[in-house]
Amino acid sequence: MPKLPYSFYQQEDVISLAKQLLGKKLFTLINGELTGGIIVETEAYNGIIDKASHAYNGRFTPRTSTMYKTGGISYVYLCYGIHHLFNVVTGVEGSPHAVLIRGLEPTDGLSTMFKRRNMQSLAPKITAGPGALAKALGIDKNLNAKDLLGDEVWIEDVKTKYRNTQIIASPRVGVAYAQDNALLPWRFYIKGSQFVSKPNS
DNA sequence: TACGGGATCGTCT
DNA sequence: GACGATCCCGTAG
Repeated sequence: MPKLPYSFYQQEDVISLAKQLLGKKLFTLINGELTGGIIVETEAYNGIIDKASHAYNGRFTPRTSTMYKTGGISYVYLCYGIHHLFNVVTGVEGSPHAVLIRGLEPTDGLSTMFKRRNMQSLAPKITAGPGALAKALGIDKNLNAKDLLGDEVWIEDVKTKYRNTQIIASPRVGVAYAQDNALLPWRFYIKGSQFVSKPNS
């Protein structure tokens, strides 16, 4: 399948884009090991007006500078000192929009994922949750600010789209501190998928 | 099954 | 010097 083009990532509406990413396939190729799967859960972070975003109110630091670049690159950062979280930078240069990938249905490189996750057999927890899927795909800070049309990390288009009725919109996870923005329904996931990070219905 | 807390460190104040 | 866009394991019921 072809990689998603820059024109996809440079769409203005990050909310719509987060929904469109459901059903696409995310891959990494690290040290010759290919791993990947179908995206089943995302969250949109909507630029400088979004209190849950690292770039809220135009905050620009060495870490967040990646978010301000042109859509079509990765944004990886460390959370709670332990977990790497993988985001897609979207929009035009100067607009710090991003989509957090939170859930993945593994399809490629299962044995490599087992090894990285220290697991023996397939269980949802292997890639359910942003920290878990990053570890399964071998994602760490070295994959920050990578071109998503390169050969280390990329997203492929997929013909079979989910129907709208299979997509649930809900509040984002872990952003209670964002006050009046905390309840915005900017988390999207596939209804009933086992690889979504929280109970779904 | 459900809940609670510890792990662990880069980033910004 | 405090705190997370989290995960995992222990304990209890």
